[in-house]
Amino acid sequence: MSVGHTGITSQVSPPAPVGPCGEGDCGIRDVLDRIGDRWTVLVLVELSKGVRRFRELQRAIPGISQRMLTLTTRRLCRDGLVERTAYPTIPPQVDYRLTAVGRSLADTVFGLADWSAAHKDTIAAARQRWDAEHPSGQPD
Amino acid sequence: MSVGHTGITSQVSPPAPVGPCGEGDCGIRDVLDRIGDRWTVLVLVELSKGVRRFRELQRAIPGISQRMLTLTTRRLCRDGLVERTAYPTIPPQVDYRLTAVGRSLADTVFGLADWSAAHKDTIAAARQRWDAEHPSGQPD
DNA sequence: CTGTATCCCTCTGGATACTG
DNA sequence: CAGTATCCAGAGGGATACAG
Repeated sequence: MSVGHTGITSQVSPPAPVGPCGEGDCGIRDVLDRIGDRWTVLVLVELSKGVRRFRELQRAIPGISQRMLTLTTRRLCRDGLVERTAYPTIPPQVDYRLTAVGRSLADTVFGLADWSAAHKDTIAAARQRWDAEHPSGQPD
Repeated sequence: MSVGHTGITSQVSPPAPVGPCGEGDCGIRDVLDRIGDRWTVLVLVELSKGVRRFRELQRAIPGISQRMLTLTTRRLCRDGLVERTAYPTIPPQVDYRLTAVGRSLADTVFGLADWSAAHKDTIAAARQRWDAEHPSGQPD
């Protein structure tokens, strides 16, 4: 074989000593499918402060619509992360509280919050630098 | 005041002893906006195993399209989580590797993976139970 | 108060084709 | 190989009205 390329392409991909989890995905996508949406973590965080009623949650989480709060709490209930208690009063009253599993998830999520707090400045700086060096428009 | 309700509604919302972070959101949404999409964590996980070329990443992450891999890696670069090295060879070669900050994020994300592994069965069970008790259709 | 039901719009991301 | 450009479908989620 003669020229045309540098030979670098003949390297395949040798090292690859796998990370903490054996292969590709681990179960990370599972968690993210559960908390990656716009509202779930906010509900989790609010409920980590104590029992909340429907309306209290809505007031505590500024932009959330009635519809999304209903959907979000229901999904959390379905997964056993939140417990719902309805009192047959008039007007009706419904309490939401974290289950043990839900609390453990909330704690894990706070790990992300810690990371965010620790690195948000660094990231903001990197982003500014990148944007300055790439005036060619939008990042997407 | 006479009847009409049970009096329960007069309770406002007394306790609320705030969680780990002072108020509402913390920076959790920041992180989730960064990793909550379909592909970012998968790229992070793959890169946590070592340096990877564009094509290697694509092969390692089954469903990802060329377009999404480009967008995902670029966003990671922009935030300083991934470093891109391009060699002006023919055909071109580009390496991606985690920065120190990127590695710390990957580590944090693995915390989610641990949680997922520890609770996936419990959650699957809760979900099955809920679906059995609510035959009325879809959860959304 | 606690939901449910509709409508509708945006944004993400997949498929495909093309360039250097 | 690495990346860009275009088109397009579907999910997520907001606004609103209605119900128990």
